[in-house]
Amino acid sequence: MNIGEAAALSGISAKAIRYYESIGLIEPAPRSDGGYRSYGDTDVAFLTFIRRARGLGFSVEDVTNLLGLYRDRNRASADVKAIAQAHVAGIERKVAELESIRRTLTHLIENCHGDERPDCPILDDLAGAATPGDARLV
Amino acid sequence: MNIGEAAALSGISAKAIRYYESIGLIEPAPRSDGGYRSYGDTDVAFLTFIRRARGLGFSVEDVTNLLGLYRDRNRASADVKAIAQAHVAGIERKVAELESIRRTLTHLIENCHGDERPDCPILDDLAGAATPGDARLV
DNA sequence: ATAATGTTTCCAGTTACTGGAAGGTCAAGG
DNA sequence: CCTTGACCTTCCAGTAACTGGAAACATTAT
Repeated sequence: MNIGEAAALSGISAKAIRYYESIGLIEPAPRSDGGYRSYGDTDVAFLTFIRRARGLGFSVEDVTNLLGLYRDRNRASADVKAIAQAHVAGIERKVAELESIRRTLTHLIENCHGDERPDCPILDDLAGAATPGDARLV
Repeated sequence: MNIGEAAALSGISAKAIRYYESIGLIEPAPRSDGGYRSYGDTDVAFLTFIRRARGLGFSVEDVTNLLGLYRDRNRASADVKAIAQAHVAGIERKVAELESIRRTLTHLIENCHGDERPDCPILDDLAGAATPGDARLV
């Protein structure tokens, strides 16, 4: 099948498939007489694997390693697990950071009139001024 | 003062200050005879505002708008609040997405032996196979 | 034959900067 | 006066992971 069909079946755009080939994430596809890339079911399976891994937020570098393990019949599941655990740790750091920001902003928003008047604790905080009667939020 | 001192006082790198000038986030600084950018306390205050806004995850585009409101004595606090609320909404979407991924991965990790054996529910899931005795996790 | 669709490669743009190169400026020391 | 070193200047590249678009070729349908 051509790249368009492989794209539709795998859920990865044709552009992205070419990109993955260009960076070496997938093998260069064999070409037809006219120069079109040609894919089989196995290729679609790999592409689907990639889509799902990317959908879980794994970096392309992680996916490279996961694909390597997927192909390796002698892999140790410990190696897969380690990649996933490191990824989860990164996600947890990110969530903690976002939650901290969310709490700060939510607090500032609650104290902002949100009307036509100009005074605003959000701007006060950004400007570095202490919100009156309130500990500095950072 | 020169850019280095403004950078140290504001907590923004000299590189970033030049970048902010290049994209129009801040006004071009006046130059000394030798061509050095020259900053005053007001400039440092603006830079500090930018650093704090960026630290709360506001995009540079948001910061442009926040700075505009900060400068505008006739602003409506409602406009500031709206920007902050939209940002919080985006953060909440992101957190929800990350939490969903975290739950999926944590579940898969718990069911992975993590030893020298090759079978691994994480790879099974990525490959699209149902984890034995377990509903498909996505 | 021609039109429509699919595919090819290549370049640019996205976000928000950072790193580095090549070269000018400035203050202090010899 | 000259040099050294710290600081500054501009400009180009690179980052992550693609997407959009242009120009041209291939294939299929009418």
